[in-house]
Amino acid sequence: MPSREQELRLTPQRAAVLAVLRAAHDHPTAAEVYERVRAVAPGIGSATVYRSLGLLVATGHALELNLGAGAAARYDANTDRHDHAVCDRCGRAVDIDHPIPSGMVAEIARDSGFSITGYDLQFRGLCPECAAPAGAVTGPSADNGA
Amino acid sequence: MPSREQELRLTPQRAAVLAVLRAAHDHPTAAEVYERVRAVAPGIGSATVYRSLGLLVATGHALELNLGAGAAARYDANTDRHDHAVCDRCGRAVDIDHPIPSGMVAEIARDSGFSITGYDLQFRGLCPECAAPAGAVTGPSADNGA
DNA sequence: TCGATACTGAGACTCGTTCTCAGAGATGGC
DNA sequence: GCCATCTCTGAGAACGAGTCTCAGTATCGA
Repeated sequence: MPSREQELRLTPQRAAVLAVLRAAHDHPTAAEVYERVRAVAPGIGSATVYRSLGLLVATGHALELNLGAGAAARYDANTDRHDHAVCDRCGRAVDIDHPIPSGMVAEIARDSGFSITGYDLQFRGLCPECAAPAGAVTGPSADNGA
Repeated sequence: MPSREQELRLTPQRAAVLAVLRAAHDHPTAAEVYERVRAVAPGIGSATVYRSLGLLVATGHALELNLGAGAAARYDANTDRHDHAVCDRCGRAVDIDHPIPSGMVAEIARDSGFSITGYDLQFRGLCPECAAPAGAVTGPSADNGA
């Protein structure tokens, strides 16, 4: 990522935020990133963490996810194009690597008139751990996700 | 929707909220719904509007959309399964009626182990009005929407 | 070295939303 | 019809997430 790095000065604080993000595989919220960064750099302020996260997202070093209305934004250092499945019960989010067919995107762009530059796709349901005791139905109904 | 209506008492305030939502085709935020409802029922409080919106969503009379992290929740009286395309510039959201193939959902459920009950799909880009002057590229790259 | 610029932490602030509480109105049993 | 109970309401306080402001500090380039 050297071509993108020139856009921001890599201060110790920003490096710490990026390191925390890269070490995390659980899509932490900004508050969680703040907590973890404080363990490494105790003097850091929340504004700095928010600013750094914003910068990392803007420069393509991280992705910002919003998993559900009202929920805090979550961050992901995996910047490759991917989607997420979010557990309705425990809130856990896992990565999904199943891009939707580009032909479908083109069709939607044509029908809506939008110049589509990307999309956010989130599957909702129960993770294997939460589904197991209740014996939830596995059949995908894909109903009413809009 | 009589089968669902029995779950909530249809007070004048709730009826006003539902009427505003049904009359709107622009996916208003809670604050916008509040403003419009006040034009009809001036004495109504914001807590009542938020409560009513929550109830309407819970009973399936409305859908809650979160179009982008940090943005206020938006509401939609069209409860049929559909997705949205959101303009990055003006924030306008339009309905998209292009469900993703159920085979793909089944495949993702199998691969991830999740019991998938639904999904949220949002396309991002520029609406025809915003794209026109700038002459934006129409080719869908579908990059990095996660 | 020095001035300009970028960055920092602290904390006040905004915004969207939820919670609390007392009062009002609806409901149901008698 | 009366009354106890329940549900709903409006007002406003409180909350969490995120942003803004500001003065101090670090870094960069000349």
